[in-house]
Amino acid sequence: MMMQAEAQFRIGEEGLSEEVLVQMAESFKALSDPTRLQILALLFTGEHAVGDLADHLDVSQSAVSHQLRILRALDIVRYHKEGREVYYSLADDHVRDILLRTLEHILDD
Amino acid sequence: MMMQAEAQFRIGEEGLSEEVLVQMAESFKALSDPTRLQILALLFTGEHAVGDLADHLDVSQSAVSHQLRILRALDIVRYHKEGREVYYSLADDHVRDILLRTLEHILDD
DNA sequence: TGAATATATGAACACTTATTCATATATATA
DNA sequence: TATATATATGAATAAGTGTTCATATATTCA
Repeated sequence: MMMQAEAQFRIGEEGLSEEVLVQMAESFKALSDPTRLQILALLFTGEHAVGDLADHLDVSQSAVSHQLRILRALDIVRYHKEGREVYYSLADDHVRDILLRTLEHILDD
Repeated sequence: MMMQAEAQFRIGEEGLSEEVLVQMAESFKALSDPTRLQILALLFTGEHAVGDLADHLDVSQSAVSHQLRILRALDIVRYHKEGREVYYSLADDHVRDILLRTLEHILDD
């Protein structure tokens, strides 16, 4: 059975619309930084507050917030507030799948 | 059954090693440009020579070669020469999967 | 061999990005 | 209310990126 996405990939002589390609590029760009990937690796095991993330990384809390903003904008992470803390988690299973496939791709040497 | 990659994602308190995260980031970076994605969308339907790719894109042949070099370096595309033409194609199914998952992610709005 | 064609490469440049620092906003607590 | 804590934001800056232009390399064919 052909998935919707696979069907879409074949639409049109030039392939996907410029708009969709730009959106895909933006999503991949959001995953293309080691700091953001480290954040996602931490979130892979469950939700974490911003400060907790910052404690596990080598960058400032400010940098973590900036990166979370990027991940948020692309629906890669969700968040909810509890008191003055903000807990982040992975947005959906697509994100999990994409991370795992890419890890497999890396490990296949 | 837990995949190897999934198991790997949980290894260690800090998650994945810095080296693996950097490699993943490089792979995603290779996918994070509209021109390169358009190349991959064309290759999704089968192999294409460099000039053929350039004819379908809005950038110079030089730019296409530069981008193919990046995709080659990360094992995202394969190639073989036939006479003076060089035919490129997608390297493996991980690449197909990653592209499709991301497209699904985009289309889920 | 010489000309034409296909692809690759290096330099230069405009544009983008990840970080820190300083500070703002929001919430809890004494 | 005043203070402390958690997070977010804007400005500045150093480093990285995608493109074109010019040119090199490789292959075919007259």
